[in-house]
Order: sequence, then structure tokens, then C-alpha cells
Amino acid sequence: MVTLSEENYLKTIFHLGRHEKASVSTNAIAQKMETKASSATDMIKKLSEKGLVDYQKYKGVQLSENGRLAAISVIRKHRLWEVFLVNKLSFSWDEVHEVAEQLEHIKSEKLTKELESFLDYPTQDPHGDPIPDSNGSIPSTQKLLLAKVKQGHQCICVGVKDSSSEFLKYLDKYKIALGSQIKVISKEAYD
Amino acid sequence: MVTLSEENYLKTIFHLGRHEKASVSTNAIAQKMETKASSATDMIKKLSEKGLVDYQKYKGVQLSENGRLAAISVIRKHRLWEVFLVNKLSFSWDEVHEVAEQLEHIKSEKLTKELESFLDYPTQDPHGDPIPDSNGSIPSTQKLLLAKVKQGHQCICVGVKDSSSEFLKYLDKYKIALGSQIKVISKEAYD
DNA sequence: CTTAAAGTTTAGTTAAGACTAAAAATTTAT
DNA sequence: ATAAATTTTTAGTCTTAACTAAACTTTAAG
Repeated sequence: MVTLSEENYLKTIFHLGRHEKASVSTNAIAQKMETKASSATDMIKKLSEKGLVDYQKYKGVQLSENGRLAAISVIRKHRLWEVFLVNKLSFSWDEVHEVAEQLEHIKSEKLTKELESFLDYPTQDPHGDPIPDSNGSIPSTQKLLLAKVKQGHQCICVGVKDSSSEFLKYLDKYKIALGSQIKVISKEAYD
Repeated sequence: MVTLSEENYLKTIFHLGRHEKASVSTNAIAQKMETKASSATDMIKKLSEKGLVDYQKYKGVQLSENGRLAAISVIRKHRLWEVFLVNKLSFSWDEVHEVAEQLEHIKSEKLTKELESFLDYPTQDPHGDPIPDSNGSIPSTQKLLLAKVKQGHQCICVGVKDSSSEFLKYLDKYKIALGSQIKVISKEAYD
């Protein structure tokens, strides 16, 4: 049995380790979780004892196969619920995160599978992030950061990197949504 | 802020005090919660300090107005989610309880209201229990226990008193569902 | 290559919510 | 009306997941 708190740590470790192959540092975890490094160390030890992460003192952690599957299961539920909130209830893409953070911890295989079926097996959440399947495979997509698109060139928005409510509202103001055709006229600094 | 555990106690006190006007005993609460009387006392004190129950040592508790509203809010969510599970996902009426016990604690006014609207403002859950509205009013219905119906008389099943999975499956076996017309031919002992 | 800075771990506390065992209050029965 | 039985509360302990402060590693600078 994986506790709610453990699930949150696993998810965080997954996200932090997603793009670098290197192991994830205690500090990075603590920062993302808005907790202290000592708390992170405690939890890392617990996860390590449960075989969910590989851990060596002072060397950071990596998810084990079981840990990866557990993390992906949470992310899968998070994204499915986001689709539900936007497609079935009338949430906007900047309102779903907080609620999905709660719903992602509901434990019921049947619920997740039925929800997925009810939503017609979506492959992306409302921010363009891929939805893992029930085996834990994540459909891969390659995207280009808008900042990398040259001036005068065009592209289609297929996802957002930052899902914060503020940033999503900023995009709304500029009428940018998933599927929008975008032409880069000039570049400005955001943040 | 009301914790998950507090919500469960409030719900239990509500159910136990529903039909008698008298206050609810510590032991009764502990028994329903499958915990010990001492744990119940601890929680009762906490709820009392938060103004959610009226409590006098050795005299049991009663929900305060705020406590009643908090309890009803949880019950409302529980029953709405049960409707969702049965009507939208393909759960049967004996499978919903456990999952609804988790979903009832999700905190989001918007979610509850949108869910209610999505379900077309149902007034009953899959077991025939009334769904409180967003103000905390519970549509009242008067029902007659099947055991009270005389032999040879007929009636329509509008609800079940025991929502345990076993009992519901027992009803399924006899093809009894909500709306079923029932004629009492003979009476036997159950349990 | 040694020392300072940064990062990490350990040790000891805290709060919530459970538990056991024992004390106190209430209820029931003689 | 008082003793026995039951119920409730108190006191002290445990676990989880956080915290602070101090100790210990590793990394970076000079």
C-alpha cells in the first residue's frame, strides 16, 4: 500500500527525473514539494525500504521499476480527471489542477478504467500532456518550444510547458489554446 | 478546515442521530467507525472545540448547526458520486460504496455543483436515498419497510435500508431493484 | 590541496489520530 | 440504596509526516 504522501513524492521524483538520466537530489525534491530537505530524506528512506526508489546516501534517488509504475499510475489518473473536468464538467484548463491533485489519489482500478472508457480513451490532457495507458506506457510526442520557433515562422500549439493557472490565463488573453495556429511576429520576455 | 477524519466522524454522528432526537453515545460512534471508545472521545473533544458538535462529558454528542451542514455536505457528495458511478460509468449498485467513500472527501464547491448539473440534478442515489441540495436541505420521503408490508399486499421498492454489497447482491438474485413492483407472498428470516 | 560553501543526513520535537490500560462516572440490578 | 456492571474519560504510548538544529559529506574556490 502506497500512502498519499508517498504518491506525491513519487510523482515529484518522476517529474524531476523525466528529462535528465541523472538521479534526483534531495534538495530538488524538497523544493518542489515545498517541504524541508530533512523531510525529503525521511521519505526517501521510506520509499527506498519499500523498494520504490534506488537510493544511496548523498547521491540522490532514482525511481525503481515499481516506483516508476506507481508514479505513472498517479499521473495517469491526474490527467484523466483533468479531461473529465474540462470535457464533461465545464472547467477551464486553468481550473483543473487543484482538483485533479485530489482526484489522482482515489484508489480503484475499476474507476480509472471506466473513466477512461467514458472519456473515449483520450491520449492527451487539456494541457497537451500525454496520458499513460493502463500498462504504464506513455505515448511519446516531440514538441518544439515556442521560444525556439524563429520569427516569421508558424506553428500549432500542441501543449503547454507551464500549467500554472496564471500562465494559462495569460495564454487565454492572447487567444492561444491547444490547436491554435501561431505565427511568431516578435519575441518578448515573459516573467 | 475540516479534516478527512473529522468528516467521517461527523457523517457517522449524523447517521446515528438521524432518527432519534437524543444525543449520540461515544460507544455507538466508536462501534460504527470500527475504532475504540477512547479514540472517539478524543475526536469528540476536537469537534467540540471546533464548534461542530455540542458535547457534555458522559452525556454524548449532538451535531451543531455547522456540524450538521458539514456532515450533509459530505453525504451530498457521496450520493452524487454514487449516481455518477452508476449512471455514467458502469458500476452496479453494490460496487459504489467503497469508491464513494473516497470521492466524498474531495474539496471543491465547483466540482460538486458541476457534477450535480452534469447528472441533471438527481434527487436520489442508486439506493433510493435522498440527495441533499447545496443549501443542505434533504428532500423528505416516507417509506415503509418491506417487512411491515402485509402478506398478499403489493408495493414498489423505492429504496434499501442496508446498502451493504452482500445485501444488494441478495436483492439482485431475487430481481429486486429500485422501481420493482413487489408482492409479499410469504415472509422468511434474513440474517 | 586545503578550506569555505552548499547540500544532505541525523537526532530530537511536534501534531494528528489511533491504541491500551486504568480511573472515574453512570446505569442497572439486587 | 447500594453494589455490580457498563460506559466514558484520562493518561500514556505508537506511527506518520512534518519541523529545527546540529553534524556530516560533497563540491567549489582560491
